[in-house]
Amino acid sequence: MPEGHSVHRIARQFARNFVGRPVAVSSPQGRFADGAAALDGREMTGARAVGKQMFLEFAGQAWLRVHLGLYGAWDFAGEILVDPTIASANGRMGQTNQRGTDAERILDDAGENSLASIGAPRKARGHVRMSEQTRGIADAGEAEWPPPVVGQVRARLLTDLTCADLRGPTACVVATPDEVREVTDRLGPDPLVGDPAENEERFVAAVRRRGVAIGQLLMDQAVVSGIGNVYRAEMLFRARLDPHTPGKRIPEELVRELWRDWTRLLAIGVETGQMMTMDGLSDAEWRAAMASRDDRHWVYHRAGLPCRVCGTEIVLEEMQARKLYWCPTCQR
DNA sequence: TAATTATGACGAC
DNA sequence: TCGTCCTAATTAC
Repeated sequence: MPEGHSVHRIARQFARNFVGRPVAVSSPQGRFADGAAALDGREMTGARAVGKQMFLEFAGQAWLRVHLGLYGAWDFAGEILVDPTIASANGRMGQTNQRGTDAERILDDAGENSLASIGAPRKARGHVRMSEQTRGIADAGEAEWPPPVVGQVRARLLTDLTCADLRGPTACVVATPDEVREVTDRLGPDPLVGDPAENEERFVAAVRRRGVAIGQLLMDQAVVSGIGNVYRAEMLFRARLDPHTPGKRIPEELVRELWRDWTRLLAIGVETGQMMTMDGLSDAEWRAAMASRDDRHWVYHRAGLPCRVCGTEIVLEEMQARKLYWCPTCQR
């Protein structure tokens, strides 16, 4: 499950590979048959993300709204032109990829939030072939086209060159412009959408108005868009903040710091495709963190293990029916 | 082979 | 606070 960074990456892949082209839309599984028929053959004219929601715009004032939920994912196949802003999946921020060809990298990445499969952790399906604009051809053989449907594919979007399969979404619906506005109006600020200063003020006001625990507020998509269970736990640790602290009791400057931290983490997530939340790592530590989910976080998924800072056992508790991990010594 | 798990959100009570 | 929905990988047996 994809938190906000994945959804932005997906939107950029659509912008790069689908926008400006007519798209064949189908629902191999059948559960999106009506919507697919309504969009089939239209040109895609825009692609954008707000928090965990993605909106694909089609000619004729029609939108496709997709929310991946807990285990949705997009699989891309065929030719994939890589958006340069999300291309450094194995490199440090701002650095270029050091090992292998781009094509190899894409295949190596398959199974994580790679360029070929974005969303829930799963192996990429189909054959991924990079375009000539990149350096390699991963699959020189004659892959079947369009790719065979495997599993439960709710929606398939197909251009002459690129295929995108959607499975397991919590929402996949055709929407009018008004309906798109209704959805976005209910969403809290996203650091990658709109005016930065205005966004920060909205977040600060929303948090400091409420007596609800900050651990709940960060997961509330009306307060801030795109944060999920992993980023929540990690951000609270990075701020050394007790998850139970009521929003209105947090000093304003600390709330602002939370917002700036989300801005920072989201940028890293969009660029690398991974929820890297640990700072100040050596090159060796960074490589280990990128390679293993277990080495990537301060507290998430570390119940019972010693805190990386103080050694106290990381606590696991349920908050709003979600698992919350935190260090009772560092976060107070 | 079955149970468990997951980065989410909604609606009923 | 619960139950519910969506799918597939991983883990347990």
